[in-house]
Amino acid sequence: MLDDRKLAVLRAIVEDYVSTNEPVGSKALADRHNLGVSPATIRNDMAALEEQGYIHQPHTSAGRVPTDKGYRLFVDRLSQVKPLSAAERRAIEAFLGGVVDLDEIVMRTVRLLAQLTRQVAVVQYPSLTRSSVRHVEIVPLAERRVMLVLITNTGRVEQRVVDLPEAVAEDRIAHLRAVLNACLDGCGLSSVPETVAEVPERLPAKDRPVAATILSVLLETLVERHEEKIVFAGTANLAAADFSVGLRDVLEALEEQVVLMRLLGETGGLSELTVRIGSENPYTGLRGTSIVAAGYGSGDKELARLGVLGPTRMDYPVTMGAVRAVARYVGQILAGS
Amino acid sequence: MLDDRKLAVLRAIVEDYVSTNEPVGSKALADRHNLGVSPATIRNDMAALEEQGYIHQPHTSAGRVPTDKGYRLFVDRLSQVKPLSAAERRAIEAFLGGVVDLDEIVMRTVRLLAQLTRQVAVVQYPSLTRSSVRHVEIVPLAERRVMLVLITNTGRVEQRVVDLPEAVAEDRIAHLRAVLNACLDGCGLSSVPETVAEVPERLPAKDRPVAATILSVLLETLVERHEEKIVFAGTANLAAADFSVGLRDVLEALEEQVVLMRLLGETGGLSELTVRIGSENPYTGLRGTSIVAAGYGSGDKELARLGVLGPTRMDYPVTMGAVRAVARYVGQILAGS
DNA sequence: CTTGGCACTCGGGAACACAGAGTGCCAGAG
DNA sequence: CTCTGGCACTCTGTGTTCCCGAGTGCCAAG
Repeated sequence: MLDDRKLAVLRAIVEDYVSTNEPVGSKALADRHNLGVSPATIRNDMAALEEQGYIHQPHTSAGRVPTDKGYRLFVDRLSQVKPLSAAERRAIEAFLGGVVDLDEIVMRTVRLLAQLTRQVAVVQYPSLTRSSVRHVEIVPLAERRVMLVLITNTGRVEQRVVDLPEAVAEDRIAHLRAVLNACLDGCGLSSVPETVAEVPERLPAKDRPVAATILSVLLETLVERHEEKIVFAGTANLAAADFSVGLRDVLEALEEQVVLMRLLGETGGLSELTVRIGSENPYTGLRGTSIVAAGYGSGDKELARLGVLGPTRMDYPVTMGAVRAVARYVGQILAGS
Repeated sequence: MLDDRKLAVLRAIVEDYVSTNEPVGSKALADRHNLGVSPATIRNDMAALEEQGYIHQPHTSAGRVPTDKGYRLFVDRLSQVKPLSAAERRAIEAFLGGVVDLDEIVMRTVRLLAQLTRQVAVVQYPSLTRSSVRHVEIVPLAERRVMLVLITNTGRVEQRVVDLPEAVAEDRIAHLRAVLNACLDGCGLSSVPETVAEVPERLPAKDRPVAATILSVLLETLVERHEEKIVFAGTANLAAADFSVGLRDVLEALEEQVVLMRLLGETGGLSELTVRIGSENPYTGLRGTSIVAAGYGSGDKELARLGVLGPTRMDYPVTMGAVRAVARYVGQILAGS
């Protein structure tokens, strides 16, 4: 049905269209790629490709443009992820080297990715639920008020102010803190609820109400923050890529955390690339845009995802290379810190 | 030079132009505002206004458009800040009520402001340097590694991992923590450097190297974070307001923290409105945009600033009202929490 | 199956005309 | 001295027409 030459033609169309942003005609193809056949032949192939929905012509007597289905085939079978250049690699290291706190890592990563791909970059904060407890701290603020601080192995810090049902002396707090840390240290966040259940048993009876209050806030923190935080950067690149229409819609979508979450997609394997092309996309306002995303994490656990969003007409091999490289690098950094 | 009627004409021009986005002519003015004079008279006044640079005509035989200077006069002398409607007030309370952590307050505030004004909102995190220490925590992570956590009275939390020069037992850490808190509690962040100097004296000699390491990191944190964090939202509104040109430039500017900082401007009085119109603006890419900003804070100290950015052609009275109201409300929330 | 030839289609730019909005100026009336 | 109506003039934006060229589909021959 689709012999090798037709595939070659499709590949050529995608490449040319991506680089010129103009519908590509049979003549131009024959000139720029040496396919060894005449324009007429190419026209026949194009007719076949259009027949099957891989390409499409905006109007009679214009060149052809790849459809979403065409890009899909291109990504799946006609292209290879392009590794980064040495210079780009160095840029990544320079950009992410020597960062200390999580906020900064995420911030820099998102900018780096935007700059590297010249598109809009999206990075999800390392998930709370998939990481583990490094430390729990209880800080007395007033007689009946403490601040609960939760530190995860990814360096994320969550804090909450807790009003206590009664005044509690510092040493009782200290004991509570010790017990809590003994139980929770290294515990995966998803298993905190069960683990925490055994805490009261280890406490004197009089401390249990206070503990209960604190624990409920702790659990609440975990649940609430399940909706993860996401940041993006590089919206200026949107304006540059003369976006056909709907720039407005795209900007709106970007400000909806929920939409962004869904965009980054379900977790695949670690560092495995997910590509969503145009209409494959769950969100209506984002037809005309593609998303390339990957999970990142330390060790073998996927902590969160990151990716870029750009016009369907994007350079997939390069973009995919950049996303994958950044995802891996961030993973290393998180593991190392 | 500018009699009352001319001012009235200018006001009318600004109002009409803001609401229609089309150059306004003498006829339309005479119709829509009852100025009690004929179009011909208005034309004479307009000629005078143009002579003095308050308005300008895009081409012969088009209506007039206010210049930056015209808007400036309008803001300074011809308009009053418009208070929010009851519904808007309720919206603010609903939106900001019952928030717990600082991140969330800022996040919601920026969205609220964007929604209220239909423009791009910009909010600076409460400044570290202008707030004070509520608590310092030192959390042992490993034998020679601790996490330093700084909690401010605005609820902001900063953390840093510190590698120690030697292994230190928990009780020594505890003592250090106690001393540190005793010295710093309630201390304004700007005076931390001096205050911290006396800490070593209160420690046994053998703890001093460790303390020095920790303190230097603490000070570093304060300095580094002097460059404040800023967030924005509502970029979709930019696309809606059919921005003459340079949407790209605007988006770029928004992603430059430094530029944003300068935009929000130097601190005026608390809740005092700063308005920068078009070319009054320090940044080249932002000609054609105006900024309305205000400081916010708890009590009488200004902690940070917030504001909105939109086309020069904006509804100043309404925008100013919204910014001021939000600034006040956020101030209250910070004070109350 | 490939190729060259050919007639056909259609979008986009250039040239042009035109209506409408708005102006400036002037002379006359309060 | 100020206001007003009248009038001629100047533009822009829009709609129309026209034409060029790129690109196609189809066909008949190699």
